[in-house]
Amino acid sequence: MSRNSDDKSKERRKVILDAALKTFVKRGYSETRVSEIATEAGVAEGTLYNYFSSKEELLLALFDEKWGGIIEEIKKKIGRLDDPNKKLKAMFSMVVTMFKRNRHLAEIFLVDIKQSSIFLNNYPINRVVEFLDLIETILEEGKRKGIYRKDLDTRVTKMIIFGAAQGIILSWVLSESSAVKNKTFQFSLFRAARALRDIFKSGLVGEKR
Amino acid sequence: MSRNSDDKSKERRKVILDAALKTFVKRGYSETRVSEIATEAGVAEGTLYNYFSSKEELLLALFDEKWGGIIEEIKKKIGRLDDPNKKLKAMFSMVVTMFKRNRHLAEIFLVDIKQSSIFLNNYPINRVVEFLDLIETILEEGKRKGIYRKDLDTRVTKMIIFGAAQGIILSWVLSESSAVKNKTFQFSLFRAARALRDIFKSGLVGEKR
Amino acid sequence: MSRNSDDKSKERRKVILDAALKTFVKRGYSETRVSEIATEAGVAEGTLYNYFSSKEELLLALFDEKWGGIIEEIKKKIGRLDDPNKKLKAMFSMVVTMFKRNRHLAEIFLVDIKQSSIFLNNYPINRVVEFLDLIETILEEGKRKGIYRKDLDTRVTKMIIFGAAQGIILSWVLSESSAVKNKTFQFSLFRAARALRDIFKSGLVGEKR
Amino acid sequence: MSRNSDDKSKERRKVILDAALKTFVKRGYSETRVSEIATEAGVAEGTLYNYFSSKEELLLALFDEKWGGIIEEIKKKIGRLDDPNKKLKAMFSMVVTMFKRNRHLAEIFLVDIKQSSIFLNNYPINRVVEFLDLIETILEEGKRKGIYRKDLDTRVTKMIIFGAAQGIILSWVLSESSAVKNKTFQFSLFRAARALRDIFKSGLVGEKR
DNA sequence: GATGAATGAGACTTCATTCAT
DNA sequence: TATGAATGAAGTCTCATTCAT
Repeated sequence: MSRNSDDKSKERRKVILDAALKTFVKRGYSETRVSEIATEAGVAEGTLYNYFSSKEELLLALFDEKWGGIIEEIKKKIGRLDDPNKKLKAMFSMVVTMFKRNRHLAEIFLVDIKQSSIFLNNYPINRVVEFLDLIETILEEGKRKGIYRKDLDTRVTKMIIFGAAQGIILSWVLSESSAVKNKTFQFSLFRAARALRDIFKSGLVGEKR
Repeated sequence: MSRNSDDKSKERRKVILDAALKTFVKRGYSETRVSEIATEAGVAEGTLYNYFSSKEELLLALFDEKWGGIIEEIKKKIGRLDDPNKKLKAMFSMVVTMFKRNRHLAEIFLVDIKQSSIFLNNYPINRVVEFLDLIETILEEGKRKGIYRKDLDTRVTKMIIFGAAQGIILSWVLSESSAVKNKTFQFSLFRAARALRDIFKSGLVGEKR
Repeated sequence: MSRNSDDKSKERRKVILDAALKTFVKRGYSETRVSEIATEAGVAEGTLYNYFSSKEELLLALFDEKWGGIIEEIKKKIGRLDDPNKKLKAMFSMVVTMFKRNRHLAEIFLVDIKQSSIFLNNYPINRVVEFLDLIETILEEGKRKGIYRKDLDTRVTKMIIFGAAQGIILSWVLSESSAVKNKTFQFSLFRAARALRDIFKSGLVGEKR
Repeated sequence: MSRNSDDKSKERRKVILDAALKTFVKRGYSETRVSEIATEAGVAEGTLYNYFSSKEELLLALFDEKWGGIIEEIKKKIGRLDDPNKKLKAMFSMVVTMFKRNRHLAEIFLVDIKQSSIFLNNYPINRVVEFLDLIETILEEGKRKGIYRKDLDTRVTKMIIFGAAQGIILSWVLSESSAVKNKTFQFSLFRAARALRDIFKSGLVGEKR
């Protein structure tokens, strides 16, 4: 009995969280109405408040639970690798795979950072920062091992890599919403990831040799 | 008289637009109160409505006038150049210079794109798209001229470049807001731009030769 | 079986009523949440509605049952007395004794009248009015018997007596809540009742003779 | 200009405050809807919030401004008197006069104390306490001057007097609301005050000598 | 009967916009 | 044209009541 009701409660919580994710991303946090989330989740407005004490708490829970999970998985995976290049590749590969599984997550990846100049300062726990730190750690390791240039500015580079990745995600997201106009252009997230890797490996120039 | 009042009117309009830019960036569009803009501009709330018909129109005007100007300047400048590499360099150089001159513009560069998944679809006139198109055009030209790899995916790459640039801007913006903690880390926008150029030229790897 | 379940049912009803009394008094009717009453009573929220059809009905039941009992007892007691002075004295004595036994009742005595200007008009059955009538009856009797002044305005005087009694109760209630500050001041309800009697007997003036 | 708009603003504030007084008293604080106050004041709901930051602040302002004024006036008046009896009389006389001028004030006199067991503890500034202290001071003075009995318990007596006065006010308030039923009974506040004085002077007993 | 999660009407409050001065 | 108080629609959240288990 307890088992069942607990399951149901967890299920509801998840349904609401997913609905919030979807709606926040669609309209942005401020423009999202609590009633929209409720409708999307198929519950009454009041029900939301049995699970989350406020609209804001819903947002914070999203970051914690969705992002947090990803970061943990990534950390676990790259802990088993040695080569920084492979680490970076694995990291992006995982992010891409996850995003393919959950479209909305991809979008909040943008929405999250978008608020960054405001958000980063206000919320102590910020998953994006964790993510950035992860990249920097790998870059530092690469420098130590002599794989990356000694003069590589890791602080700046982590932002470049992060931003570039974001650019890809955005590209992918937009490719669907503006699909009507660009019917011929089939965006492949994996192809895009490969492009990113190539650029960071050897730049834009032609002669690969 | 007409001359004077016209000048005054234009001046007012500009003051209000600047105040809006400043406040939208500080708080985000939704969190910005019209009263804040009015206070910042040093006029009464009602006065705003003599110049702009709504809060939203204020936002649209901002994009048109502020961003538009930059794009025009960039187009003019790179029209006089031949080498795609130099074009890209010039483009970033101009953006960086402009951002150094106007901090808020840098921030809206982030804030703008942040809303992208929503905005891009809703507003026909979007300056960010123009900017992206500009990058793509240069990349295509580079491919045609045999300077860039034949297999370069320009659609994806423009987003990578754009995102990477955004990463740098974000880095810069954050370096000031969190300056207290990182006193030792002096962020140089120009140094960062060089890092970006290097990476896009030859990647992360050590052997420059 | 019927016997047992009836007993249990009555017991539950009483438990809920007591919980309601306690909470209404502590927070006031409007500020009391049905969930608080349920918790205090140790039952589920829904259970309340098996015994009372609404929160309001709970309040009305309280007045009827708690107050009603007191009034009945008082009537019985003073029915056996002759002297109006002794009747008044007995009445106060009983009220005081009851209040000492049930603190919450004392408080609702205040809370009740507080709502009076609203309640008195809205609810036909009002126990306070009964109480006031009882006092007036005694005063009238005193006048008839020549014990009280012929010009005594019984309508006004009943309110004075009632109000004065209320003042004492309030004093007592407050003496405990502000006990920290006035450690030295030990409020005795019985001493206070005597003070009231003295004043109504001969006023404030010094010469008792 | 400033003069006029200031006047208008003050006027509005007063209108709202009066409407709040009227409605709080009629329904009680918790049961009063902000919309009712607005309607009563003849303004839009939002307008209230240009003058008071919340419903609660409206209540606190009422106590401060309405009660505060009365207490000050009373203090000034009785400061010019010597005889404690005359002081008490003057005090009641003033209260009665004021109440006759402002019916709602009379009612809040009840509403105020009604909440006492709850309110007194929560709000540091409480005008009722000031009023009670004033009575106690006079009683103490009377004892010192040998006018009142040496064994008079001033702490208790102040509550008795206060309560009795309240009883009269309540009586008066009720006499109008239940006027339909008691057409013949014409309540005179002044006659009632005299009754109160008589009782406190010499009690209920018949032989005035 | 008992439970407590779900419900949704309605409360307080905010704030873009209007309009009398 | 400039002002800023007034407006009221719409938002978030509360909580008495219902109802499936």
